[in-house]
Amino acid sequence: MSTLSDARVVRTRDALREAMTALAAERALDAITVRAIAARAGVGYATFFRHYSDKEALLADVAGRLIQDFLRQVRPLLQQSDRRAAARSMCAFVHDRLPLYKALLAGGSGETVRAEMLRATMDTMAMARTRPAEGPLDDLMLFHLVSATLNLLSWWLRHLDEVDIDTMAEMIDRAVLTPVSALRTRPPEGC
Amino acid sequence: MSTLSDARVVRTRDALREAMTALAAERALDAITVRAIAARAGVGYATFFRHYSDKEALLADVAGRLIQDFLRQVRPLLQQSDRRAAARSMCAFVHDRLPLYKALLAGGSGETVRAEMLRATMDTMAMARTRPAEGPLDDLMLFHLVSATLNLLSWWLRHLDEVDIDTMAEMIDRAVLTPVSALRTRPPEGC
Amino acid sequence: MSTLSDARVVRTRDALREAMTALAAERALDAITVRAIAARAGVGYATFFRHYSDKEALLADVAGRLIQDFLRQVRPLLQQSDRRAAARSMCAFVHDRLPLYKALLAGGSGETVRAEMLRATMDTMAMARTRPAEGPLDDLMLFHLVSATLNLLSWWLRHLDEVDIDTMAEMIDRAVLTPVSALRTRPPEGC
Amino acid sequence: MSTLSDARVVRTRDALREAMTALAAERALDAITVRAIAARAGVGYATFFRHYSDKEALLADVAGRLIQDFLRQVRPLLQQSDRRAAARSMCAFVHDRLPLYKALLAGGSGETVRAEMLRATMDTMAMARTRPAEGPLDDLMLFHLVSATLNLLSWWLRHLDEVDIDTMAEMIDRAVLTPVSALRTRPPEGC
DNA sequence: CTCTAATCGAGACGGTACGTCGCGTCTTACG
DNA sequence: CGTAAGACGCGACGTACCGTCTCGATTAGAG
Repeated sequence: MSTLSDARVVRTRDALREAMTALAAERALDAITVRAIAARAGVGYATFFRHYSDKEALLADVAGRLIQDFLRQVRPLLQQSDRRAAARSMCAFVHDRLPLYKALLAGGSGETVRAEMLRATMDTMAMARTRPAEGPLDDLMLFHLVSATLNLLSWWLRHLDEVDIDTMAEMIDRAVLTPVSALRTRPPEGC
Repeated sequence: MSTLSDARVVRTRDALREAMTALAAERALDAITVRAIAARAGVGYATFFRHYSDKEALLADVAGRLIQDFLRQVRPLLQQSDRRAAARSMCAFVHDRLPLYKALLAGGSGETVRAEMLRATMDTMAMARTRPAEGPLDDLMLFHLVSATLNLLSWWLRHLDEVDIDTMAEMIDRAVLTPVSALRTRPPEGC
Repeated sequence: MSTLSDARVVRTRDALREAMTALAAERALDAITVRAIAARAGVGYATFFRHYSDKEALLADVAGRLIQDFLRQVRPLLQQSDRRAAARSMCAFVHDRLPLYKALLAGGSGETVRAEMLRATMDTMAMARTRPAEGPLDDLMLFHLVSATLNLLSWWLRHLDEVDIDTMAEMIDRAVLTPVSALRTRPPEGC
Repeated sequence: MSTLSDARVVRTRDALREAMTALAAERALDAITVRAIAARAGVGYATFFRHYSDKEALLADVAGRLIQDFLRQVRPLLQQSDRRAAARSMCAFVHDRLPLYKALLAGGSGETVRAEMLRATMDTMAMARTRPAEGPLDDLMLFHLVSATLNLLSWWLRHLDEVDIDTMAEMIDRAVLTPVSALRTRPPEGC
């Protein structure tokens, strides 16, 4: 832990995270070399490995911070009954952090980050359920809710100049949140 | 053209495609080596490159055939008004070709195939539109329609023993098709 | 073995051996990098490892060939009773292959080659003994005979312009061969 | 100068020298890492460099002390006419400091130390010559005298339990000292 | 017996070489 | 004489060690 308070360590890790964010916006994860990250961060090649075992680990760190931040914000919204307002808040939250989210969700490595975000968000929401899952359909709906929402957000991040926040929130609400809510109230009899 | 009718060429390409399908079910595309493909296909290493420029090209070929087949089936369904029946037909179609779809959509390389499938399907459906796109929201809804449907299908392929065809079709209908249809009828005023 | 007859393999290995010989003449083995060897041989870096596991292995190969050649020549000389002639023949043999011997015995990596040559020559001569070793002194004398001879030869290779073959042969005879012979005839009583 | 009397400095250097001696007994110099030396000495890594510029410098220091000590003892012996007694004294001297000499001359890094010892001893003896060198053969004989003696000593240090001091002294006398002396009295006419 | 400056440990850092692996090209030996 | 086998150049990987450096925390010895 002395290591975490060392100014050099902090500086290096920040530089690496920032470099990764920049590169992730440009290209897919496997087109990003550790050498490129180190160069971009202005850091020695071997130094990279003193902080992260992989570029995957670095991206996981970067994405993890994003996701934690996101979940802290989004989780309370889910409990509230006004879905439209929840969608609006979420969009606004993302909009306030545009550069970061654009880089990580809509950039070249978005696929990877989105997958991790899907996993983490599903975990969080599964644990936040008021009642335990009653069957596979609960899982399916949760999966659909989260993945569709994330997909819509990523799409939006790639088309920011075409759709404004309110429209986007309405779309998310009407295309995902409300239908899922309806399904939850009156699930199919099968299964 | 002599090349395409040459029995050896046909045999080799079939073997390569099958090997790729098998490997794609097991791991992500960048964890698949050309050597592994060639070995699995029982073909010389250099021979691979006489038929495909990369492993990406091979996967594109494999996925392309799947997608063409899929689109040929699914496209007519979209015009019909009975969405539930359309969803049912689509699920049945996939269910009839389980091994292939499980490998390519739900396997380790599913991400890659899904992305390509999303792109191709969106192209096809955009061209099949009765009226031209009237704004970014049409694109957004198309994107949501296709990506959410594919996501639900992939989820299903990973949970086949938990959810039957009819339930799945109902879910797709109620979670995606019908909401999108409603949105199309009464789009948001914004934008 | 198909690999050994492949023209490319032969060419590459020859180039590597020659590069190693050249570099061994210039500097000590641990100041020689595999990269330098590969560059000098006009060969890709990774290619080196397709033929030798180490630079040590390469030097061992190079030295091994030299030593085998040397022993084939020198071994018969040892049986003969005319020590002066034997020394003369040995010096002449080395003199006929000056560039190679100078590089490997008197060059920067001479230490390494000499050690290997000492080992191999002692093994050969131990097996060629007319009677088995009768005690540690036999080993000691053999060690002295071989190491002193090799040392004198290496010295000579570094001072070729100062001492001619005949003088050198006389020195080896009078400083090493004859004294050892005398010791063998009348060993110390101790031990 | 304050630096040399500082108790910590003295302690650290002693520890480093001892660590180097111990490691030199075990493996070759280039298999010894500075980190290993520091760890063995119970000293911080960077501290090493505050006292020696490299591991070579440390070994040079360690070996230098050994050599100075050795030469102080051996040099007077060379003047005396009783060669057997001189050899006996030298062996006894080494035998009295067995652990140190075994580590440095017969250990894994013996090669390096021997080379330095050869150089230093030759220098000393060249300067101690009663008459100046009269030709290359004087150099050659000096080289042979010193290197062969050192080689025999190293051999002995690896076979201490097989050969006693007196026998060893006799061997050195009869195999090296006396033949060289004879050569000096009646050199070859050549050259 | 304190104060102050040097020395210490710990270890991060930029480099560089290592040996491995996969790519895509190009040569070769064999059937 | 065409094709499979596989050698090759390339370049990224992750590891190890080098020698420099920046930290605080002792700690010795001068005042």
